[in-house]
Amino acid sequence: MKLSTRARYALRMMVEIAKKTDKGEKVSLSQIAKSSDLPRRYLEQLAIDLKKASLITGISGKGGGYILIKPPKKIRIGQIVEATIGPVNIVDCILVPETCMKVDYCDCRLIYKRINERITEVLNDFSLADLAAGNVPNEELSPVTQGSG
Amino acid sequence: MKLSTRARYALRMMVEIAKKTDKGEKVSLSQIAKSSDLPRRYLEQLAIDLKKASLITGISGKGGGYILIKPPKKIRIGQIVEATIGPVNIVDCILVPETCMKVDYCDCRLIYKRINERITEVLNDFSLADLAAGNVPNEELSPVTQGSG
DNA sequence: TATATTCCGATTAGATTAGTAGGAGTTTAG
DNA sequence: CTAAACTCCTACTAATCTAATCGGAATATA
Repeated sequence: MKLSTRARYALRMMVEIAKKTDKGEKVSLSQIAKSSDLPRRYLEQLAIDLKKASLITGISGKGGGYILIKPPKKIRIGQIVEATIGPVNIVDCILVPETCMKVDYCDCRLIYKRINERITEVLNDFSLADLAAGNVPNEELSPVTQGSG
Repeated sequence: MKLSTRARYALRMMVEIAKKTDKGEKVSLSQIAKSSDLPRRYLEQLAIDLKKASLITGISGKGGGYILIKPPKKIRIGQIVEATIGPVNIVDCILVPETCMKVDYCDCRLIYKRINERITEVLNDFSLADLAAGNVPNEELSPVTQGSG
């Protein structure tokens, strides 16, 4: 039940790109790797996935780097996560019911489904803008769908 | 972001034990292994953990098996999960903030925390009785804390 | 033309999870 | 009183998945 480094590094990276893009600048992976102390070659893989998901665009060549492809308000946290580690499914029987036959087509499935929905909710409720601006409330101060804008 | 087989098998197992206990019977791991098509030797490990967590008790010897140690209404799904895979923490920086220093003491942390809370909520909102009786509502029909009784 | 970058696939290393194995101790049934 | 069917416990192995590295082509700049 761990969120992989892929997803975490990607979020972190996206926050940095968002902040730079906001200032009209681009940012290279070397810079991100340095400032966040993460392996650059690993970030490269993630950047490619984020690019494929049309969240960022890369500018090659010396002085190049990445910028956001659309405003951070339009990017859900969930899109970043999905781009790097695929859709949220804590057990296979949620997306692929056939895998249930053996052990999970059972009373338990609804619990799994519910957990999956709750995770997805959080991921959809916040945007990259919220994240970069620290707009994620700490506790239960919001009922549901605190959202971004 | 997968729920391990340990947790899933344990839940399944507990449902079976709950149903038997309800009828005043006990159930052996061989029986569960057969009916659920799961490896018996693996279930043994889980049974020991569930025992340590004071959820079940084992009766040794021929004709032995397991029974619940307390009524299923008093057993939260979360207790079963925690007994087998430990406390819910999708990233280490939630339970051990020191691990944040490198990459996660950041805006992202609150998202992780929130997800963690949502998962924990679901796990605490339902009891083994709910699970065994199929009392877990399928959709958003309940606001929050639908609970058990 | 040297340099800093994105871009892509392949490979390796490490960690975690899943499952097996051996065997001691316990209780029951024949 | 012995064989069988259990629980109980530790250790080990196998398989899978995650994290990270590597080589190198293509691209753009200074």
